[in-house]
Amino acid sequence: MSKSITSKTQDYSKWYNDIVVEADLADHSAVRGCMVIKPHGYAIWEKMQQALDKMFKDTGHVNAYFPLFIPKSFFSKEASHVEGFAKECAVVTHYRLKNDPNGGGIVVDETAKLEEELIVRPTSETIIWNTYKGWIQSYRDLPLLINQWANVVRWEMRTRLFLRTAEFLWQEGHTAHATAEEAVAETEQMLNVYADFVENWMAVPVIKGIKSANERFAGAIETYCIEALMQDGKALQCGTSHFLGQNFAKAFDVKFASKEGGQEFVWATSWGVSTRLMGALIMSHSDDNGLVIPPKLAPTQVVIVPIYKGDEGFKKVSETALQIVTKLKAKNITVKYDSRDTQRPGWKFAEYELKGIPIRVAIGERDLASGTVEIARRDTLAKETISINDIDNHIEKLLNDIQENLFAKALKRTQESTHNADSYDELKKLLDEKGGFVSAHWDGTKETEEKIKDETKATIRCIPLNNKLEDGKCIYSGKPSKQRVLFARAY
RNA sequence: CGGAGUAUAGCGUAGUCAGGUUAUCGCGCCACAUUUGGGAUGUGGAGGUCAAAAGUUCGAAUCUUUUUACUCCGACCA
Repeated sequence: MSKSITSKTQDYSKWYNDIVVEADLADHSAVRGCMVIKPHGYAIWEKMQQALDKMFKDTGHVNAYFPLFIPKSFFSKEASHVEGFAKECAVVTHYRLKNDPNGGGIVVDETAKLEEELIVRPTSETIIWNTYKGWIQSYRDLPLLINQWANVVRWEMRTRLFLRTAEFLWQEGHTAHATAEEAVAETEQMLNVYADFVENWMAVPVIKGIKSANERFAGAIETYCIEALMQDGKALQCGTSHFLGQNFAKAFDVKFASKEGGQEFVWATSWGVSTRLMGALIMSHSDDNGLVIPPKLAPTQVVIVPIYKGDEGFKKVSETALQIVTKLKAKNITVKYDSRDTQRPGWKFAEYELKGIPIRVAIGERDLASGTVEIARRDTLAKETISINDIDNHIEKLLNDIQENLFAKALKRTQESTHNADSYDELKKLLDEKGGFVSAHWDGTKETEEKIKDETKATIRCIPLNNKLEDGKCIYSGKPSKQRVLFARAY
């Protein structure tokens, strides 16, 4: 029985289990909530990685790798950080198994107990800052701009496929700076990198904002985030960038000699996105026919399906199809010619739609006679017949069109699902009837935020960065407020 | 951890209340034939410790008890 990601239009569990991931291991309690990412799903993740990695490097970052295990003592050095994560940590206590002396299977060897327990990283701030302490002595060592691609484990009470799995893949950037201004600039820069990626590669529009104190990362001074709206009207946090101040530097005693000769604590940031983005991709664009992948992230952008009768027909069609493959490859378009004779054309059409391949080309003997091919686009499911001569240019343009159309469609949906509320009743009514983002005045207190959350299940997603200031009254308490914030029910 | 539900072939299921031949049906899988422009059709075939254990009974998927797992809703979730 698979877990579901639901949308307005359908229950995605009907098909994503076949093509993207499965929760196979979920029937074993010890790996409950972990996902198996299948080749097609992983190929999409790899495309995301490549694009993000390039953006990180273009902004001066380098990759490194830190240990999976974190000694418990490291973990407890930053007070609010440990408080935030303590309840969801997997802990290694022993390092050996032995045969059960009472017969049967294998048991933990109690004599092999670790002196200090190891935490399976839920995030790597602590072990990284413990390492940075040895790497930073002078302002000449700064800034330190490092990213890590890794897996992390958070032992959530309740998991949800893609969105909150017990183990997930992500990248986490950890930077150290000489000044607060520089660290804040880095935090904002990386938020912009994320927004750029999610909007221009994933074709998912986002709202850039700042988290309320309540929703802030454990150990951060300020948490910046990007929030997107899914097809079912629920919000999804797609990425976060944290200004950590000097909290970790102080906890791990990371000081540097400044130009002026003094000893100062460094200023830090951390930022991350995860396989949750795959959930965002699915829930933003997919329809009842399956996945829809934006061309820039599609592992295969074009698939060619031959239609023929007999060996002779296959040879003739293949000859032309392979010419098209060559032309498209010359334009750096990824293309697959599916020449399998084990599946029928109709089966292939349905299969590639399920997988979200942006463009399908069908070519048969009928086309050979007329010098045409049939082209179908996944986003609109529209089909057209075009001349074979200009096919490479046509497809190149069509890929761009699809990318833009997906973003435009999602943007329109998000804008139409964003409303202002000027009273508490209006907020509740909008949440119940329309979902989406609701922009409303808030008095800035934790108490109000939590009461609204308890009563409506909606949280403050963010205080948008581009917010215009306006005087108003908090919809809950009636106290004065200077700006609206975004409320939504969220994943 | 609290509430509700579920467990039968790779997947989805009927049968359980009211015990009784060889456990139903669909998809998928295998073979052959005919097919191939939207998930083909026909014929034949393979695949099951009915979640586990104990009990009641001449006889248990079905009744009883215990256990386990999963799903949903809460709690939890920078």
